[in-house]
Amino acid sequence: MTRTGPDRRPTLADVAARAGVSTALVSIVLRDAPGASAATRERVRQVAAEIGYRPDSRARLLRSSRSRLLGVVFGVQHAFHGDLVSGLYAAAERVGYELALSAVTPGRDERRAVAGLLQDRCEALVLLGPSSPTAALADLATRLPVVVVARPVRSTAVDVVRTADDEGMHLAVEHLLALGHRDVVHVDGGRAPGAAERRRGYREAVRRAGLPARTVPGGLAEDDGAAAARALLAGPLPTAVTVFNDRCALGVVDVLRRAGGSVPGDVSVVGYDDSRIARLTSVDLTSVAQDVEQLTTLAVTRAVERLDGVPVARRDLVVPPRLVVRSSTAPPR
Amino acid sequence: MTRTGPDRRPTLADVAARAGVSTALVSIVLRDAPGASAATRERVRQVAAEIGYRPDSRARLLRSSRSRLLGVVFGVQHAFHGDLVSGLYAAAERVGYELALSAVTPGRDERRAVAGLLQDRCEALVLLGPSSPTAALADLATRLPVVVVARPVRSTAVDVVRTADDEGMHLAVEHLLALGHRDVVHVDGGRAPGAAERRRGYREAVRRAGLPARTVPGGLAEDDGAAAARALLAGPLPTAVTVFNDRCALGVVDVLRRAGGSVPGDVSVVGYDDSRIARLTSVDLTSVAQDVEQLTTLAVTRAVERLDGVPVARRDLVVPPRLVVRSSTAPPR
DNA sequence: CTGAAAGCGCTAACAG
DNA sequence: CTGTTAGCGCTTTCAG
Repeated sequence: MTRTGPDRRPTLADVAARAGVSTALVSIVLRDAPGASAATRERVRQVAAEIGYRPDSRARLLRSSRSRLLGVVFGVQHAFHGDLVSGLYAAAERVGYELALSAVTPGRDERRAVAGLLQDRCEALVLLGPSSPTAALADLATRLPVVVVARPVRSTAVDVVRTADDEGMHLAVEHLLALGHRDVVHVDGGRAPGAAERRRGYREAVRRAGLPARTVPGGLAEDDGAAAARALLAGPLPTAVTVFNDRCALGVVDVLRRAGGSVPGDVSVVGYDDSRIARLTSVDLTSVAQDVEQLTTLAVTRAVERLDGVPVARRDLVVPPRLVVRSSTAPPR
Repeated sequence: MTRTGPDRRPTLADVAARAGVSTALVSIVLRDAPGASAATRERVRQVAAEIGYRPDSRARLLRSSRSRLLGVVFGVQHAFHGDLVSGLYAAAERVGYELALSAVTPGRDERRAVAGLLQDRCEALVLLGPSSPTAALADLATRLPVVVVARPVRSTAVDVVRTADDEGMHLAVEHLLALGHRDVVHVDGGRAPGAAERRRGYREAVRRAGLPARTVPGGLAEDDGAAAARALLAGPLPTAVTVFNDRCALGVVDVLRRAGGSVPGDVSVVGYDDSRIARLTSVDLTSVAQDVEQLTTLAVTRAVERLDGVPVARRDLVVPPRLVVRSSTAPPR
C-alpha cells in the first residue's frame, strides 16, 4: 500500500501559473495589499479557491520580520485558564495577532512550555499563573516582552495583569460581616499563584473589623477543600469561611454537608473565580468574579504596546473584582 | 522611547562565523546528524550556548519537507481533554513529533481551530471529541491524516481511537445488577460525543437482564445532572442510576442529597471518566475509567503510521474501559 | 570531515 | 498596475 496523502500542497507559484500572473501579484491579492486591479484580484482569488490554495504561515512568517504571534502558556488542568484562553483568542484577533498555545501538564513543565514558544518565534509571551521564580521570569523578559497574568510578580522586568485579589477578599469578608458574621475563617491556597494576595486581603479585612484572623491550609482542588473542612470540623466551627477558589470551596461545602452541617445555615461559604461550577443551582456559591474580558484584553494590549515600543507608565495592571452573591451565604443563626 | 527588545536573534550564520565553520556544519551538529568531528561538535555547541542560539522552527520546517508537527484540536472547557492533551504530549515526544494546540472556545469553533492548524503545516490532525459532521471530517481527511479521539465516527475516511463506551456501560450496569439493583435509570449525555454509545450500552445491559430501560435527558455539565435529578425526584425514584459522565453525575448526587436522599443509601450512582473530581473522598464516585495512556498512545501511533504509509488493518481502535468501584454504589435497601 | 550552493514558499523593494 | 529580483534562516545535496 502506498502513501495515500494528497500529492503536494498548492503554492503561490501554482496559483500564479494557473492565473497567468506573477507570484508577487498573487501575494498582493491574497494579502489584500494595494497594487492590483479588481479584475486581477477576482481571477486570482478564483484560481486560489479552485485549487484549494492555503498560504503557508511558516514561509510567510519566515519572510516577514514580524510573526504576529503571541505565545500563551497555560495549565491544562485549570478551568480558569480555559476561560482566559478563550478571552485571549478574541483579544488577539481584534488586534491582528495569532495565538500559539503551549500547555503545562504533569509531565511538561513551564520551562519546556516556554522553550517551545520561543522556538516558534513568538513575539511576546503571555504566561497564565506561572510558577517560575521571579528571576527566571525576569531573565525571560530580557529576550522578549513577557506579560504575566493572574499572579503578582515582585519585579519591574515583566508586565503583570491581575485581579486585585486583596480587594476581592475585602469584598467577600465585608459581605459576610454585613450579614452579621463575627467568626470568619480563611481556607487558603498554599503556594498557588495569587494565594498570598488573597490571604493577605482576608487578614486585612478581618483585622480592620477588630476580629481575629484564622487561616487553615487548603489548596486549589476539591480534595484540598475537603481536607480543610475536616480540619475545621475537628474544632469549634466558624460561622463563615472564605476560600481560595471555587473548586476548593466545593470540597469544603461538600464535607460540611456530609457531616450533617448546613450551608449556609451553619456555615456560609464564599468561593473565588465565579467559575461555571459556582453557578450551578445545586451549588450556587457566592463567589468573587474575576473580569476575564478585561484581564485578557489588557494582557494582549500590553504585549502589543511593548512590541510597538509604546512607552507604558505602569507595569502592574490591576483589575477590580466583583462579588457575586448567591445562596451559599446568609446571616448566622 | 525606542524599542527596548534585544537587537536580533542569533542565527545559524552567527554561530558559524563565531565558531569559524560553515553554517552547514553547524546545522549538522545541532541536529545531531552524522558528519562532524567530536571536536567540532564540542566547539559549535559551546558557541551556540554562549550566544544563546535557538533554532528557528519556521525556517527549519520550511526547508525540510516534513514538519513533524501533529495538530491537536481540543475543547478548552473539557477537563478530560486536558488529560488527553497531557498524554498526547508525552506520546508525541516518544516518536519525535511536536504538538500544535488549537482550542475550541465559545467564540472559536472547530472550523477555525482546524484552519489554524492547517496553515501551520501540521502533518496530521488529532481531534478530541469533535462535533463536526462526519462529512466534514471525511472531507478534511482527504487533505491529511485525521485521527478522531473519543467519538465514534461512521466513516472509513478517518481513523478513530475511542473507549468501548458500550462495554463501559455494561460494566456499570452489571456492577449494579450484581449488587441486587433491578431498577436502573440512565442519565444521558444528549448529543455529546460518545453519548449515543453509552446510552446504547446501558440499554443492552439492562435488557439483557430482562429489565426495562429508562433514560432521562442529561448533558455534560453539573447543571444538566442537577436537572435530571430533579426530573427523577418528580416520579418514583430508581434504586440506581448510570450517568453520562462524572460532572453530570456530580450534579445528580448533589441534588439527590440536598433533597434528603442518601447516595448510595437510596440511590446508587455510577459516573464516567474517573476524573479527579470522582476520586475525591468527599464525592467518591464509582466511575468508568478511560485508559488515557492507551488512547493517546494509539492516537499518536496511528497518525504516524498514516504519515509513514504503513498499511493499517482497522480504522477503528477501541480501548477497553475499566470500572472503578467507590462508595457511591451499594446494594439497594 | 567540511564548505559552497541551491532552494523551501513567501514578501518587499524596485523597475518597467 | 504588473513583473523581476532578492532574500528570511535553515537543510541538503554535492564537491573538495
